[in-house]
Amino acid sequence: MAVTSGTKNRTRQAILDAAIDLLAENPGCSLGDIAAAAQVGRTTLHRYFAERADLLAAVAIEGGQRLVRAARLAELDRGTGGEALMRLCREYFDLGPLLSLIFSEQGGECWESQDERLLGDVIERGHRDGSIDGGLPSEWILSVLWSQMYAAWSYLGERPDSSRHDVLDLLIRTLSNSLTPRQPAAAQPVRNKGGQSQ
Amino acid sequence: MAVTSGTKNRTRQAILDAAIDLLAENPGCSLGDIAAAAQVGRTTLHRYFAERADLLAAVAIEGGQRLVRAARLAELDRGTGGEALMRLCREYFDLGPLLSLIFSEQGGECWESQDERLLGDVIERGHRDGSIDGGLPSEWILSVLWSQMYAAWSYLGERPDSSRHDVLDLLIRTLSNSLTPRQPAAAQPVRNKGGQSQ
DNA sequence: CTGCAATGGAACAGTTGTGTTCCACTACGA
DNA sequence: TCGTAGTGGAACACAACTGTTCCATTGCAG
Repeated sequence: MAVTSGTKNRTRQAILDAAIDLLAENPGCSLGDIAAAAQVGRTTLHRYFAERADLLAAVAIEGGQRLVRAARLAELDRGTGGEALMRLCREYFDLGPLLSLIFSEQGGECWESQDERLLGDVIERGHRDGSIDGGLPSEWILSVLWSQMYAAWSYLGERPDSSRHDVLDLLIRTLSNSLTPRQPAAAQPVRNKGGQSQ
Repeated sequence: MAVTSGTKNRTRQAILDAAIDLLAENPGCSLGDIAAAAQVGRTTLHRYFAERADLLAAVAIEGGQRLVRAARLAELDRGTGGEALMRLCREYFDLGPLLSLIFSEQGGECWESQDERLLGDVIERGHRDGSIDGGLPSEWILSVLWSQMYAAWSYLGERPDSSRHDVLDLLIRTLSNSLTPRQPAAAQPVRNKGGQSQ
């Protein structure tokens, strides 16, 4: 099944992309706006997603898939927990407007289910290997992570002159500062790979 | 002027409070909802604020005043820039739902005008006295600040069992970690008052 | 060319929020 | 007791969005 024509797939994807873009900056935007942004008639949109709720559900699924893909790219198994988390941030940051969407409906349980557990494991690993401050509970770290990524994304959006790369650097720098234990206490066998690039 | 009866003032304030609460969790909520939350008839609400825009404007002004009050309580002149910033965070955190409101409309220029400049000065002071990482531009720090405070507030809201005090501690800890320069590099004539409290 | 898949537009009814008007009710001071 | 300030409720017209139906169109495959 699901062997719809190439045209249909393209139209569906265009609608989803537009929906993510518009819903990100205004969760209450009208279906007419989304259809227009997708360069598609409102009728066509309704043909693919009968009700608004159907579109939202599809967006949630699409978003979830992108999250999973990003997590895979981040190779969370490699290195310390802290390093893995920073790699994940880089990947997540590329999700762009989806960040706003996820962040604004953070209580929406849609995304969390799978990724929340995955991230929890990474953070716990970081706690054990000393790359993440043990005094910060994992849930709190998740909050910080998402809010910072959202902040970085909107920071970038408000400053067309600043480069994606520079903002990403600021994000990573600030985040790793937040999460790395302050004083090199006693426990870690702190090794070669320092936190900051360049 | 402005010597309206005590009743009127109380009603007006109840509406504003309810508006801040509801708009914080849903910027698109209806006037009927706000009126109900304020335990006031919709007619009465319209009597105080003819149009929705009028209510929003009043909320913005009220919010601005609370921000200014909080900034005054923080005694921004005292101590290093970093210390002053952390004190301000404590005060801002008490603003509660207003945080969500400000954060969600961050591009809304209403609040920024005065406070943005004030905070900019404090951060610059922190840059000079070495209590704030000079590699982080002031605008970026503002983004981080607001997003973290918002995250902390919603973190608290989602966990009725966690105490306001504990969350505030997490916030301060994470934030000061973010902003304090990492290695005592070489440049600063690092003075007596070290960055980390406790 | 014919036929079908995909689309866009127009029109419609239904819902929800808005802003307004009008009237009735309550409390309180003169 | 009366008058007034403050209020609440009902009703209305209006606007926007939604979901649906119907029909005309484009474009491509056979």
